[in-house]
Amino acid sequence: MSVERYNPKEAEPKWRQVWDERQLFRTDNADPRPKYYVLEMFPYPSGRIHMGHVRNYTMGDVVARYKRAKGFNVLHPMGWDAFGMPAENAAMANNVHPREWTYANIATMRDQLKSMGLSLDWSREIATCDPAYYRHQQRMFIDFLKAGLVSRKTARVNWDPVDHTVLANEQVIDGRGWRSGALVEQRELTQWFFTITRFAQDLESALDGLTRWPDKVRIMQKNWIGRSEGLLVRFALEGGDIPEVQVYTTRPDTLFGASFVAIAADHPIARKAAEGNPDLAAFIEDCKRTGTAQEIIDKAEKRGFDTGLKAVHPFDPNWKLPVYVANFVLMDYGTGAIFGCPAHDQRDLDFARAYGLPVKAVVRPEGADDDFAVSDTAYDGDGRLFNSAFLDGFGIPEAKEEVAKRLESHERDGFPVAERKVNYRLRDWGVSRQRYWGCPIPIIHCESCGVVPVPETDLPVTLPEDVSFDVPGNPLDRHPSWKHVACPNCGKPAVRETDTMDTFVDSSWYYARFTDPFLETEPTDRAVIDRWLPVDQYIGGVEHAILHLLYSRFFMRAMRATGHSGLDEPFAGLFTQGMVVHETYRGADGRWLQPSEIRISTEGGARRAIELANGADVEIGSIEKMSKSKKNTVDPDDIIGTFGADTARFFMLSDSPPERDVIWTEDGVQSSHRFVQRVWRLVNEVATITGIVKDDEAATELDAASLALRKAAHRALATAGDDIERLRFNRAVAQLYELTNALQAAAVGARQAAETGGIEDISADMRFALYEAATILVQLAAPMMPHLAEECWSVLGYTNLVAETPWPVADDALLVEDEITLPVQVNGKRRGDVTVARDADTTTVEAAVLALEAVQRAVEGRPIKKIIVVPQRIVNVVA
RNA sequence: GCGGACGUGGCGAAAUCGGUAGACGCAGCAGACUUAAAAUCUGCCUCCCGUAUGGGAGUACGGGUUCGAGUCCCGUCGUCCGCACCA
Repeated sequence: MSVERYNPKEAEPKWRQVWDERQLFRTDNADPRPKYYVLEMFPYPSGRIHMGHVRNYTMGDVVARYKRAKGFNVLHPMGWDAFGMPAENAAMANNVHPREWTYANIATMRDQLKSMGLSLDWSREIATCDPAYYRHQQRMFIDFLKAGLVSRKTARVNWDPVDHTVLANEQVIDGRGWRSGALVEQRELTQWFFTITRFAQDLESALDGLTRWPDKVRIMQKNWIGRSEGLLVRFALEGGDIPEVQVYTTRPDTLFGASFVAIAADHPIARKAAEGNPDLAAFIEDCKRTGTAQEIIDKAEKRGFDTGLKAVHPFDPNWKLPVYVANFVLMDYGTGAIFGCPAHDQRDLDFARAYGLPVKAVVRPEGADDDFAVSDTAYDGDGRLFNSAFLDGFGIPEAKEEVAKRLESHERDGFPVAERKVNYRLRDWGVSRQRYWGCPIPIIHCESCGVVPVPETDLPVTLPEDVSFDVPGNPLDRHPSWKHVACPNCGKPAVRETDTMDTFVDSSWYYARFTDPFLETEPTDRAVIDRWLPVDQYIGGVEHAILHLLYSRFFMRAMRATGHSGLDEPFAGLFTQGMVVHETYRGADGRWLQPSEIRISTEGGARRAIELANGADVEIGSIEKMSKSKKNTVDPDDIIGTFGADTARFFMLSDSPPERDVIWTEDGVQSSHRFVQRVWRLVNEVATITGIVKDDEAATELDAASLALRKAAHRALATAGDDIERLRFNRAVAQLYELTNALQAAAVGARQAAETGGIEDISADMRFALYEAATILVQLAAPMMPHLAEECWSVLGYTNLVAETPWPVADDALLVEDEITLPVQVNGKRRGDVTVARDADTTTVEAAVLALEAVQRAVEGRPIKKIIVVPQRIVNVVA
């Protein structure tokens, strides 16, 4: 008997249509069952999906299908992060409107995603570039503004003078714009900011409660927020008309090691001091020109310029410190001024050595003597204070406390000399972008009324269609009519804000909108959002560990503050999946070659590649992230077209743990496809042998072989369920293989036994066990290979869909063995094993162990010191 | 520089309460079926000695704790990731 090969090209569209017709994945907000919200990071519509998407969405879909089978009301939506630069770049390059380009890409990618058989509720699809979406974003912007969560201030930005646009730090490469190649300038621009710093403390503290987030991500966020506890100290100034400078320090204990004060180049005192000092002014200009590019900062020498001002030491009016303008002091952290303690800070030490300033150690490690000094490495370790007057002998924390206490209670001009201050590295989130393809900032600038929010009834502020991209700059700004409006307040002519929002804003609340995307009047329905959120399982790339996730956490809090949500945290569970990587190939002339352009053979154990076009040798290079530039990409369409979606999905789950990179290989895909075909053959074989077996045909006393198969099936069921629950898909896959191996062996055995008398000779026991095991196999496979599972399900005679069938329950009685085999060690080396009853007592086990010939041999007649019996685990004989 | 993760067969990996190292898969080898090939099925597959029963070594390296260590502790080396003049 033989069965035709499984044909995914026929079967897959068929089942997708059935799911569609029955609206199986449509989610009802009124469904009373416990909710489960699983979400994968939505894609940017770049044109086509890539293997990274396939991996990401497959993982989410396994969870969604599994939870659905477990009886949850599952929300599993999809949308498009549809605003952004690439659409404008395409517009410039191909003279196509960003909207057309974007929606064409969405259409293509939607079809591609649908061909994967994802169990998504497509009725909730949203695109962030749709006014139906961004009108709510504009509404919230205004609400945030009224709640004091939005501010407008000047900030220094990277300005590309050719493209007329602001660049993010990562878009500045070697001091030049990534697109134009022009030298980037630092410009002061008035920008809109979300005051994320308002929540800095809460964003940090709440990380501890995100127990289902990877530690790695929590640590990264914590470092990004960068909380530090320190002291603001006022130093009186002499030698000019500026009375004092305030510095921020986290090491007030080292105050007696101070040897200078340094201020940032754009510090107001520096500007003031430069007024009568052209050399200083020139130095300051020079500092500002130094790029923000990482490399430049890394290599920059510590440089400074003595202002001539003297700072008075807070504990000694006779001790005067020189005040420098220094290139390594940042204006936007702390107060933009520091006191330098060279002995205990490497930067200060480098600076002191360059300018011949004193280096006085005031903290020494435990046990060091009075000569303790620092040469070219600052000492920032633990220790005790010395050379420090009243602090001598103090530990660092006590010294900090003592300094704070003294300076706090000491007043000058009616104010305390110092004040405790918690500082954060986190900055407010600048959201202004001088671009067209983004959400318009709903603000009108009026000469009389100032900044006026667009009235709610006038929302959305939509983008004009008639724009051109043939000249650099923001099309909104140069549009002939769009920005000119009457002031909503006084009716006089006014202009719209022409900046649009950072696209990170769009993606900071899409997960919230998914809970009720049909609601037109409000961004969210409180009754609905508060029930669906937080997202139970969020899955995406680790590259969003900081910005996207932090912005989303901010947004939830801001939405709560403005009544749009009742929660603080958007994502209860987070999983960051690894990348899809692939070998690289290069021809003799160094050209990158696509996997499809070469053939690999194995000769004498060594792999060798040749170029198909000319038979020339090809160098097999390192394994790297799939990228167009290295041509090591594989198109999901090709794979799905050749092998079907189930094969692609299954391969994405196999082998590598999901958080790690997975190497795409042709052999691996073949292997997955073989498994698809094997399951198909096996299920058909079993169906032929057993026919439909009803549950109540279960025998109470099974023969040994049938019982063993049942046990294997239920063990696989219990383990694989647990694996999926914990997102350990590679282990769940292994369970599937094991069950398939066991079922196949049993089926082959049964058929051989029956060969003499015919299929009807197979015992009822075995028929039952085979049918049950096949049923479980199909159900376990269903979340991973949903189309194949439906096809197999109907072969087994079920008339419903496996996608709407509850997850099977493992029979606990089948998970325990009556007899267990314990490994036996002698002095820690394994010498054999012993099989005993599961509940055998220690004495029985010991006797059985000592009777073993292998144990006797290994003991070699030595006296037995003790026997360690670890129940259910191991026995160790110590001799 | 700071912070974090990780080093297991030819390869991807299992073994996460300290208890049989290498489940499962890939590649490879041998065999069955076939005129032949593909597909499929069966067996072998960490290394060394041995025909074999068996023995020895083995989880980056060096120490330690323990009856017992891939797992815990100390040190070294290596790889990867994040942050980076944040006072």
